[in-house]
Amino acid sequence: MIKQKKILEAAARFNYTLNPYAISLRRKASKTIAVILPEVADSFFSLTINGIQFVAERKGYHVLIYLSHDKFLNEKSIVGECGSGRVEGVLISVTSETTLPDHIINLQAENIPIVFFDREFEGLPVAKVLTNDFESGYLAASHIIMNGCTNPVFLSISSSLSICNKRAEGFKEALREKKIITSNEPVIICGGTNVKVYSQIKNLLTGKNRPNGIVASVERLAIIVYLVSHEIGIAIPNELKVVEFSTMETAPILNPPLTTITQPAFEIGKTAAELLFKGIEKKAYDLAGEMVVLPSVLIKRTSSSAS
Amino acid sequence: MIKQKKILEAAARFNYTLNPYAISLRRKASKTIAVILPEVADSFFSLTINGIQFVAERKGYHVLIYLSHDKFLNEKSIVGECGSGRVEGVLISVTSETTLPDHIINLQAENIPIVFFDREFEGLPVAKVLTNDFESGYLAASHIIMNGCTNPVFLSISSSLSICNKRAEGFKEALREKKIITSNEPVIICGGTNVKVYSQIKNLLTGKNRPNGIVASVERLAIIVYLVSHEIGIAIPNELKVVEFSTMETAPILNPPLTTITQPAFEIGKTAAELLFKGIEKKAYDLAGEMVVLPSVLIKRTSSSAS
DNA sequence: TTTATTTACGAAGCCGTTTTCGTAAAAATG
DNA sequence: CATTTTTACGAAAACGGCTTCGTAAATAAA
Repeated sequence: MIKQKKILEAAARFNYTLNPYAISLRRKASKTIAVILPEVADSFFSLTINGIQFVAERKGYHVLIYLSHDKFLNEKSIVGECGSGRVEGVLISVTSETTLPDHIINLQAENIPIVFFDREFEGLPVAKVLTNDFESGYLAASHIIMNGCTNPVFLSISSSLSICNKRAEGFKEALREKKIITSNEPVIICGGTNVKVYSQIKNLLTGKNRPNGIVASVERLAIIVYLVSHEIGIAIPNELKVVEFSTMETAPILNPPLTTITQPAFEIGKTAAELLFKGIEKKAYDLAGEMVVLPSVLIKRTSSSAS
Repeated sequence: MIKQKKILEAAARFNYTLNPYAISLRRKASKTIAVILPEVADSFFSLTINGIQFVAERKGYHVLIYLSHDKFLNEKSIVGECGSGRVEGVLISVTSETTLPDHIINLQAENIPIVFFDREFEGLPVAKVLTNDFESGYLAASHIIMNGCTNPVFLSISSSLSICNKRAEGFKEALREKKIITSNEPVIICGGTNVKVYSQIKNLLTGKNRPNGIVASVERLAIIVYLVSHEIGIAIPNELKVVEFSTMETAPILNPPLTTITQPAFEIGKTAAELLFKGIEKKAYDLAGEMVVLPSVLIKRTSSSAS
């Protein structure tokens, strides 16, 4: 330990750094995790990345970010890339198209820890960090019903996405409980591009069975609902009450201020990462059974107030 | 090529994949780039990430994302991590505290390609992809002055950040040209946390030399300006005209709709990444002189309209 | 058929570090 | 002073692939 010290000093002087890949190869540890998510230009996901980075930095880990663009095939090939020791753990929010779990199972077979955050694939022995989707859907519906909404609708983006389904279930439960009969199918799937969704929502709001309340399940939908309402001159909240699952910072300064079910996005990311590191650090620790539910909060603003 | 084929088939059957770090070590190529930026929970930066990912995917490269949280020391240590072959190229948007370029120079000395996007460090022989900051600042100021603003102010976040300074210079140039004398220092630095900036802006808007026009240089500031205005009851645009450098999707549905200087965020990321790959692929190609300027556009909305 | 050319592939070295091993030197013990 | 224990460190193997290199086999040309 005498010569070594000198060498290290000299190394520092020349600001020489070890080759990370030689280390990864020898140690079989890459000090890297992967985050796979549908998109990043979304306030919810960007906040979860913040939470993940917060933990990863502290642990001295590097973070690879992959975007699935909400396409299953992308997700599948990305998950494939995460094997063979490239990363020590994977945080994933699945696409709205993901109905087969094989890629996840294969990755787990390689013994690499996985944690779902927000969007899970149900029925798999994988750790997950979620929010209270059912209750939130229930709460959103109850809230607008209590404020006078008689004909609400729930906007989903996929019939296979766990969060949307749970939120929709909660929504429907509230309708049953309040004995509300809607003139439309109460849950509408708004798939496809923004342009498509735009015309779909425009049709909905100009049709004869026009709803007078909307609960939108993801951020993207809310913006479109507002744009359409502004365009065709629907008065929110008088003609249409709107509640939105969203973490947008601009919610309070929208016209009108938007009532949101705000998910604890940063905490979801942070908690998911912490869970992942438990799995990475203790070989014995079994992530499979872990599930953390972080509650969302209803923030009442003008868009849903009583007429 | 007979036996090899069979082996590859067998490998595929067991879905065996090569160890990426062994390959990186031997080939001295990691197929990985790094993106360093102040924050990700910001629509501009998240869109640039989209643009970068778009190119990286196509090239089969992996993307490491690092957040500097707008702190110089973080940036410095992150840049340090990028040496020694960990990544083949670095895309960076510097912090508002970055006044020393040594870390960048050291990285360049290791011969790894670097491209600045949006926030550059001026005076370095490093490739850069920017927007037309000076012209945009000029345009924003001219626009509100023409609409009747007599006492505008420019909100910056740092006296050392190139984009803010150029935007501010353009702003001041317009003031000179229109012979506008402001009652305050025309450029105000809004540093620190959101809470601090909030009270600073509140003081500004309740003080006796209250401006009747604001050009905000980054997204974060605009939201705060709106929040303060709503709180203290300042009427936009009648009492205060607002123009904002922003890519927020919600700009048209704010109260009132927000006039923006919208940067081509996705294209900036995409172009920066393409430039980086030119540097990565052709050893001969010299990035040093490269500079691409992608123009922003002024999108006029209610927040700046004539009183 | 013989010679030249191409193709296939096993063997060995190499990438840059960690880890193990063995020995030499130093320190501690009897 | 001799012996045991500790410490230091050089040498070599290993991590898991890629990359020569050389030779054997197959093919083409003469």
